[in-house]
Amino acid sequence: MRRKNLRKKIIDAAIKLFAKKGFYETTVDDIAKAAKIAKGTAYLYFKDKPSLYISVIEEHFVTAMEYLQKIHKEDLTSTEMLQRTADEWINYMVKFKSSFPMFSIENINLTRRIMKAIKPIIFIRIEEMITLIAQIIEDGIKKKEFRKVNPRLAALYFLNTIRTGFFAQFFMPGMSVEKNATLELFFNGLKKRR
Amino acid sequence: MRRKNLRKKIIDAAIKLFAKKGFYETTVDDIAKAAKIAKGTAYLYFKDKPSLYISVIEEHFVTAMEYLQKIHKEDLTSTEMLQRTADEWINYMVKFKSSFPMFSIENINLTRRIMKAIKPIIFIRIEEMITLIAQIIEDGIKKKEFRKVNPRLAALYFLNTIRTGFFAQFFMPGMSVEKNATLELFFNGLKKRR
Amino acid sequence: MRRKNLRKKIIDAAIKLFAKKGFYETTVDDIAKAAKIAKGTAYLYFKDKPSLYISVIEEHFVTAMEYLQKIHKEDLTSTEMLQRTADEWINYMVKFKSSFPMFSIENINLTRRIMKAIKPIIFIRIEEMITLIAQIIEDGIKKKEFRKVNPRLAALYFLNTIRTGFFAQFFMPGMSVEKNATLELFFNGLKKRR
Amino acid sequence: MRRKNLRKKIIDAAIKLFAKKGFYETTVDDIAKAAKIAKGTAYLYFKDKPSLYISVIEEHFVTAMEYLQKIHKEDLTSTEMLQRTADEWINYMVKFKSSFPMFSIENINLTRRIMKAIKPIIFIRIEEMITLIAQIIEDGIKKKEFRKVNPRLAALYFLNTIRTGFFAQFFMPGMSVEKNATLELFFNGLKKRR
DNA sequence: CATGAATGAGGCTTCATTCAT
DNA sequence: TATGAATGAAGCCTCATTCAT
Repeated sequence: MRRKNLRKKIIDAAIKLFAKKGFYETTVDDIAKAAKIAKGTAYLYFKDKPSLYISVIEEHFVTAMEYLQKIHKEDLTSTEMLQRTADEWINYMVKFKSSFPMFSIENINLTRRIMKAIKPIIFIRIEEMITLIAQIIEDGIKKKEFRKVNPRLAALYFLNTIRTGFFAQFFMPGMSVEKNATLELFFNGLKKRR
Repeated sequence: MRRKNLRKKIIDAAIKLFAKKGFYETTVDDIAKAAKIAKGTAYLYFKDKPSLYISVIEEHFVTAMEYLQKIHKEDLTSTEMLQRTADEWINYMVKFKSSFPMFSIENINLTRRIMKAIKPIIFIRIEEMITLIAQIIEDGIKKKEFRKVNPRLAALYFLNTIRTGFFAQFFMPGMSVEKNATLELFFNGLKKRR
Repeated sequence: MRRKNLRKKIIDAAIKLFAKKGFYETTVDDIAKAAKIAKGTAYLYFKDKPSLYISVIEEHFVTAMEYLQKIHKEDLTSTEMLQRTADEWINYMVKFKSSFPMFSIENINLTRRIMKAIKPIIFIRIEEMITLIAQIIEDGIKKKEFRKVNPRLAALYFLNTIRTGFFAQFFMPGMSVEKNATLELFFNGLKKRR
Repeated sequence: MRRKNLRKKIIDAAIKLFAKKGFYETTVDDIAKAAKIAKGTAYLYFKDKPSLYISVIEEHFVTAMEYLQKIHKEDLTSTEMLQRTADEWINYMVKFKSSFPMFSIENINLTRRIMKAIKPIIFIRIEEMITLIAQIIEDGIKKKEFRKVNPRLAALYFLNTIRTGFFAQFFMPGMSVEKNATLELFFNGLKKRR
């Protein structure tokens, strides 16, 4: 091994590019250049371009899950947990200028050989995330913090809430929106009570 | 009028393919075959592939806006209006097995020559939709149906709620989720009151 | 169809190159240049490089079989028929500076995806040729021109004899060998009679 | 001596692979793996892949020539000598499932950098073999065992006879052909005497 | 207007060869 | 010596776009 952690270097370069330009607009050459390796080197670490893409996504999810699990262990109310999760996550996405891992959901109805390999992996990962968040919500219901709702549906909804928070940057001129306005909607709903 | 017909035929064929396979996996050849025209003909009606894609999205948005405006004119409470909108929309997306127009938002941070052309157009259209929905929400606030929130943010949030409803199909085993469970969350929030 | 018989033009260019340099050393680009077409054009007529190669071989065999069948119909003794066949064939090979179709036999124990497609086709063709020649030999046996031998084996042997005649050019300095010396050996054997 | 060992190990691995898959389908990596050495090591013993290939062929020829010379020294009639030679050789080829050294002749009209290096070496070796066999034949002629024929041509023809024997395996269904049927044809020819 | 054959730039991948350890 | 990670040239193939008919 002449250079070390080349795998990581490649993934790091690839994350940025895939996040910025997507699968098709990112060439293996781009990645190689960004990672300062020769094109062929990428193929020592990854079977092909889709495999590299999958690895990148996996990396993203692993990082995300670590966040979640860490928060999960802290001594917080369920509300605070979701709050913290959303905060960290949005920061992360803003840092990468990409809601990359969320995006992956969209690939759901892409077809053909390439995406077929990617789909099952993403599914599993999103399932994991949903399950973890659903647990937080279930706890919240037990503790009477939350209403009685379908926890898995609420979890999925939560993920989309985060996404909305991210997109708000683009569509709310001036970004005057207080960071937690979206989450406030998530917690309290649109309707006036009573 | 011959002209109009062919243009429509191409767009109709393209909508299905783009919705199913996305921009990159759909070839101009595919579209031409599906529309039963010669490949070259597509270039008589659209400058290039991105232009065709944009036109397809435009078509989608126009259709969507027509829905919205029709609903807007009906004599309904604001809540009912949003309800109706969500219903119709989800039906539409399920029919196409694609949340295509929503998806386009994700392209936000795709770059390079191709997407650069698409971005501003989508922005404008999404702006239009947000504005229209924000109006409904603003009315609702005035009528004390809704709490005092940022109407534009709530509108963006509403769009994402619809999206969640669509994705719930994939992640809620058995699809036992009542159709409006997501919307219920949107209206009433997660938290227990008082 | 802007240009006509492009398929033939490609095959003609490919025959020369494959015959001269073999499958691997001949690039699709070489062929395209020789045929004065764009690289991509070759793929309009042939699925991939192996397919093109197969077509080239087929072409060769078809030509060869036509020779054989024409001769077969003439009013000649069996000996004359074989003589004529050998003559024409060697001329043909010399013209192409290649014993290409014969060569193909050697591919018999090449493996891997590419050659696996080629093998069965060559087998069938060689079988056809052997069958036709075996018939001539069988007739010759009936007419007491030839000894009682296994006709199919003799046919295969005949093919190899032609090959020898061709190679003699390279190994017999001065090419002083009378053209039919090899065939004479084939007919009369090495051994002194009685 | 370590040196000698490794060199031999590489050649032994390479013979099998080249014989089975040919020059292009065999990668240096394949060979290294089969020889249980590092890829780079191969380059300590052989300048490049063609050089290795040449060495492999040389090895083949040397082995073959040793056979021949041993037989040549035995006290046999010329007919028996050729018989023995053919027997041993076909066994050898069957063992390797390849008429590898013979095949090399075909490369005659392969060109380009790689084959240009191989050609002259094969030529010389085949020349040697032809010369040795031609001598046997010349002796046979002197001893009135054989007819008066061009000994070198007969020798080349003999090599091809062996080849035919090898190919008979593939084209003679059931392989019922007695092993020496081909040789019988070589000795006695196709034609009926008188 | 409509066609579809032809083009060729550009992407992915392989693999012989090098070279720091 | 021996290693095997790294290199990058070169090949195959796809597909958006053009243009003669």
